Amino acid sequence: MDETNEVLRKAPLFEALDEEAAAALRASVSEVRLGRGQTLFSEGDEGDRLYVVLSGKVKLTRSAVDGRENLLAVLGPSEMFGELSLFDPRPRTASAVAVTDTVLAGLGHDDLRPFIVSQPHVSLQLLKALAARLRRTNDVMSDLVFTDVPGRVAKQLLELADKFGKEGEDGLHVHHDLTQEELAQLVGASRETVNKALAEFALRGWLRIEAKAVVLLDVERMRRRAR
Amino acid sequence: MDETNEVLRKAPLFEALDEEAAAALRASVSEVRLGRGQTLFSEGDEGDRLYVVLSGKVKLTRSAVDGRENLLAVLGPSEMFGELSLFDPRPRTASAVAVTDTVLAGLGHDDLRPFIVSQPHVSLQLLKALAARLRRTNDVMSDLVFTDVPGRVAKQLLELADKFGKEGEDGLHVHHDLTQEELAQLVGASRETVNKALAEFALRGWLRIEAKAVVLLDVERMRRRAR
DNA sequence: TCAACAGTGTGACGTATATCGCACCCGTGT
DNA sequence: ACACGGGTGCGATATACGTCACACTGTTGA
Repeated sequence: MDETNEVLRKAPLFEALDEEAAAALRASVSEVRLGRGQTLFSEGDEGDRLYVVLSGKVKLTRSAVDGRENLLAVLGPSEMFGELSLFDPRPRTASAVAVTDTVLAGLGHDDLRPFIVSQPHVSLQLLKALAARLRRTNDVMSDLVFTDVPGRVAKQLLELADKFGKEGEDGLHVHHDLTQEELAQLVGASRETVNKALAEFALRGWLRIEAKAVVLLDVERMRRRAR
Repeated sequence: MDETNEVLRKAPLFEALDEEAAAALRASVSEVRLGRGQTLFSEGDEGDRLYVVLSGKVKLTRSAVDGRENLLAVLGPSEMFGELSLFDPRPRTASAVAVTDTVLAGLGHDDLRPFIVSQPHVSLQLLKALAARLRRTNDVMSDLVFTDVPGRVAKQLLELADKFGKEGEDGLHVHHDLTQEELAQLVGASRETVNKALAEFALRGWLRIEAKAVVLLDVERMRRRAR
């Protein structure tokens, strides 16, 4: 379907391919549908596929021995995940779970490898994508050390706004589809503390809280609070 | 010099090259010497070179607005750094400072690019290296969220032991060359808390503290404390 | 229509860790 | 030989945040 192609085209992997190669690769794509809460793969699984989100949202999580969890990322349309095991073949180090009903494009590593070897652009594009992600995770690490919980919440909301935000009459609507529990796991804090931070922001008129969403009313002040 | 070649050969970048290509690349290497505390480059600099440590140790640091610092890594012989700007050309996001007197091999990006494009092995090797590092930083992030300071110290000492440890009569000598302040920045904690954690470990007979080094006496217990 | 339950809001309390303060130690240079 | 500065050891205090407890809300489904 056209919609699918449109979304795929924007994925970093496909951007680097010429039209012919992209068509060839699309032929080996298999579609996966997940309902909210369904898990695609789990930590420790063997993995030989990577995925591109076509619609919906997926969270990548790691869990500690005692069951506590930690979100590495929430991924939306055109974003790619599960590719680490392609370059460095080891069991998955995170689980992938659908946050909303989701459609994914799955690609076997064996289908992909020829394109990587034959088209130098592709490797360069992938290297660039990984380098950017490495920078990003380093940022997150610094934040965990230097920034307090309200600051991390503010920063995270601004990032979610970049990804999922829609400008509306009354502010910037960020329909992140996350429970406060999940948001807390994403910033590395407890559900309660995150709730209090949100309440504080709302009290100051910087945002409005909605079900699995927030409406940012004063982005500038949120930015200042985040650093 | 032979010594230099020996160390370079082990670097992930050179491992993937055949003998001829490696020799060609070595020709464009420039050597850099740094004294303890000297900085090679700083956050925000434009960077178009990557480096391989030939001897000594280098720390990669990021600093917050208020001057507090955060160590991303301590790198020893054969380790590579500064390559992110090669794939994703942006200003440096960390500073590089010599922890001891250090000799580096510097390589201009322009010298490197042809090898990457022409030899598919090289890109794959680099992708693998980046993927591994991404996994590692994800681990560190989880630790920051789930593990207390003593646990992070234990884990970090074990990692330093893997890199720099030498088995001796009386235990595993880890000459890390870091002040406790730097060790603290590496695990994301204050100097004092790290000091107390070390003192506690020493009291229990798990390790002995020496100047810019520790001697691990009970690796097994340290491991258990780390998780 | 009412249970049942997942998600949210908020206070009371405990604790790990940062911060502050100061004493000590040891190598370096004058 | 001495002072000096960087590094270390360690107690006292402050605080951000986790944990616990419970009440409230809205949605689902029998």
